[in-house]
Amino acid sequence: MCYKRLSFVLQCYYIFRYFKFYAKKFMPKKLTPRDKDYSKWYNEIVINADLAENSSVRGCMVIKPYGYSIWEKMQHELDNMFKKTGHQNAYFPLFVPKSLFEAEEKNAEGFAKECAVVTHYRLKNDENSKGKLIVDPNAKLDEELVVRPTSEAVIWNTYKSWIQSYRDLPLLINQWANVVRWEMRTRLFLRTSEFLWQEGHTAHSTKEEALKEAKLMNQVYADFVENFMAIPVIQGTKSVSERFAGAEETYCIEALMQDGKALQAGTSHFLGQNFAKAFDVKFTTDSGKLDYVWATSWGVSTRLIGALIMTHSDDKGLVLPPNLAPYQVVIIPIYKDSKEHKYVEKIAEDLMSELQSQNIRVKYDNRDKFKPGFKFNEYELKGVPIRLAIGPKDVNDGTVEIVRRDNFSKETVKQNEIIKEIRARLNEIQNTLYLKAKRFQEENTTYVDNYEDFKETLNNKGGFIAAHWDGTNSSEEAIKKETKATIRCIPLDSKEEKGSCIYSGNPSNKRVLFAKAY
RNA sequence: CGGGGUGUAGCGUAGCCCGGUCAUCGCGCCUGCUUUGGGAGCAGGAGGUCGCAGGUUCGAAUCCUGCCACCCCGACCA
Repeated sequence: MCYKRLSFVLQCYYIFRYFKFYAKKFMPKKLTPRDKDYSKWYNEIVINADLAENSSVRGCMVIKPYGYSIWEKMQHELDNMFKKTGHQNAYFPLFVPKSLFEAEEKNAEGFAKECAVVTHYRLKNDENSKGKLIVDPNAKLDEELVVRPTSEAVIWNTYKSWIQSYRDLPLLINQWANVVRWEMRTRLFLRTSEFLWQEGHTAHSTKEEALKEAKLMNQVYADFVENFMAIPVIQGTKSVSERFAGAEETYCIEALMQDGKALQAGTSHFLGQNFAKAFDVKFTTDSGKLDYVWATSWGVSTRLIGALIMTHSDDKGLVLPPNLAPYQVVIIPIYKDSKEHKYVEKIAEDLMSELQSQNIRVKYDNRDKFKPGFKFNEYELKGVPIRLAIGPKDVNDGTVEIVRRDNFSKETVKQNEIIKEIRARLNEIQNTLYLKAKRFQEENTTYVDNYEDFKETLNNKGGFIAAHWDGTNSSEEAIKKETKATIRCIPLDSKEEKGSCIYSGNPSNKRVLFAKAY
């Protein structure tokens, strides 16, 4: 009797466990971008596509080789664009003495809450705990060193000695570097304690020239992000409260992610004479007078990789635009035995060298350990734009199977036409990705004329909301507090039109873009 | 800095309430054979100071105390 009951209970238990396991393994993951689990969806793609992982160091990430090669490609293309517009690269120190850091008041105040600070320069053995180290209290620095959250201070302190005459201007310099901002909450690529970026710092003899530079670099960013990353952006200026600390005008590019939230993708600041005054950088003009120089600074970071993931990826993983993909094409051989392997390999290797000679980035995956089906899934996860498969059938027919990552279209093409086909497909994918994202952005930009519609759109649809705003900080703050939406930018191409502020009802002559943002 | 969680093998986890054949299961890894046009199958194998430090107890992954780390939600932010 007792045994029978026990056996029944055990059976139930095992059936329960079995179902639990089964459900876990085969349940489709319902992680679509617009779901609430967006952060999970995003993290899974970042980690499984071999881009990056959380490091054991608080709030920092490890960028894996595949992820880093995307960054290298971005660096390369951006660097070319900077050089074409007359800039040079240089490098400045990681540490900023506190006295320098606090020189430009607004800038210092803006970053003060998120600075890592070096206070000591030595460790020593802990007498109370063997094998452990403690900070040596005798090695306290007289002046603390701030780990740069941005380099204006240390760079302007240097520019002081580089600039004397109008002949030294303009000074157009860029730096590729890491910076540290001690954010409370972090997220892979989007907001890590340490991140990689480039920061441009320029000095000019006139206000007009500096303004032109700030606008130009914002345009450079927009061109790069749209043409290489296939991410459509809105160019605009920031409201006063969203401006960079210490800037007189901040230009920016704003992108819209698949979950309807906005992401600031890059910024370019007109700094006026604030830093020149703070660091006493004067020059003699061509008429012999002394004047402070006019400044700009601009930067984009590894956050752009986050934008890339959130703009194009689908439930099968990453989708990379061909212009940035580390591998544009992957070749997967299919064979049953060593004889077939030999035939297939010959064709695959010939094809690979032909593609390489055409400057197409290609990988031939000849790992014998994995089956083709496994590889198909793996490269979809990694977002390789084009997959070629060559098997015994293709050897007989003189064909190759070509599959696109963006829409999974599958075609069989003649081997002698493959280069032409690949070139055409790569272009198509690049364009399709951009157009698809552009359409999404347009469909998710809503024109709204009253506060009720504003709140309703924000909650049910998300995306950009173009609405009138009276230009005051108080309306902006109130809207932010009540709805969590912020003014992403005042678009450069916003048309003049009469309207009234959705919050205060006061007159306005332009629509601005609101959104919830990352 | 407020609120809520979690810490068990490389990864994901069960067990904790109620201390004792209890260190579970899957993925991954290693070896062999069979497989290879959409995430292979079978057989065998390796791998763990149960976050750290104390305490209670004959006995602690399990109970108590302290610490550390990480995650999520707010505030902050490129």
